[in-house]
Amino acid sequence: MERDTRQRRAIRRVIEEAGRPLSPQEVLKVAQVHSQRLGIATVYRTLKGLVEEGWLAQVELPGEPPRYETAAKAHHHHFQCRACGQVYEIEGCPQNVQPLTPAGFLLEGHYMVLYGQCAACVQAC
Amino acid sequence: MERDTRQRRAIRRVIEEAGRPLSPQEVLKVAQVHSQRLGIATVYRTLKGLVEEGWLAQVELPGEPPRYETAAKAHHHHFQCRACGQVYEIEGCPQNVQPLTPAGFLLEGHYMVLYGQCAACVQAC
DNA sequence: GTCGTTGCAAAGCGTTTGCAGCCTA
DNA sequence: TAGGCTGCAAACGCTTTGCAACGAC
Repeated sequence: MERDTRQRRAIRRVIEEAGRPLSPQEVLKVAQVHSQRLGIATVYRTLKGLVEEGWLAQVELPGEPPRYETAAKAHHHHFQCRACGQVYEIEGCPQNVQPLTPAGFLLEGHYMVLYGQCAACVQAC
Repeated sequence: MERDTRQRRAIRRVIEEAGRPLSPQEVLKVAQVHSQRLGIATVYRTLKGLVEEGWLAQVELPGEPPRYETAAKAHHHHFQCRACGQVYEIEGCPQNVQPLTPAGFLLEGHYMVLYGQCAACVQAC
């Protein structure tokens, strides 16, 4: 990731402005507005490079393609709306995780996703 | 899933005896002991059918292929060992999840994975 | 014997890679 | 101008599907 190209500027900008985790396909679609001939291979290569640089964090939801968000954020979890599929960031963290660890096991981290309906979809129902 | 074939008996048996979630490839490998000419397509078709029947539950870990376990279990979560990759079942559940839900959102469920090292790998280190 | 099921091979689909040409520094 | 970067297309790995043969009932 040495050079500052049009494609990379477009990809970084799209993720910064999204405010939520984006999938590679979403990144491609939006970034093509700024860089018309952008290809999916470049999106994958750039996302991978930005993760390695520590600028991006990979957000893996069960059964979903990986999404990406800027890494400059505090530890947090995600909420996925079952109606619209959109992923939101949530603050806070369950406090009582350690006691769930089996005897003899070493707990190094945890991962949590909440499921339900976002405010917009609750309204729409 | 009307007929009781050699292949289906082998697949069900393998999952019942495993005691932990298995991936399709693991199921194939072990089930071939009981049914030599078993193909991967049959494994996928059977797993899908058993999930639809409610006999199997799909376990999706972030960034991992789906695994399958018998559905006749109470709500629980999983622990994945970062050293050996094995997935274990854990009992219990974080108590304070509801307060993390954003205002206006409807919480319907949650999903959690703990990461660390299993007892065997802690010993080995 | 019927027709649900199987194994094989081909097709899909998302992701990665090879390569010639492009463009940043 | 050098060589990192890009777009295209081919390759990949996992999963699904089409189809003729098989076998449970």
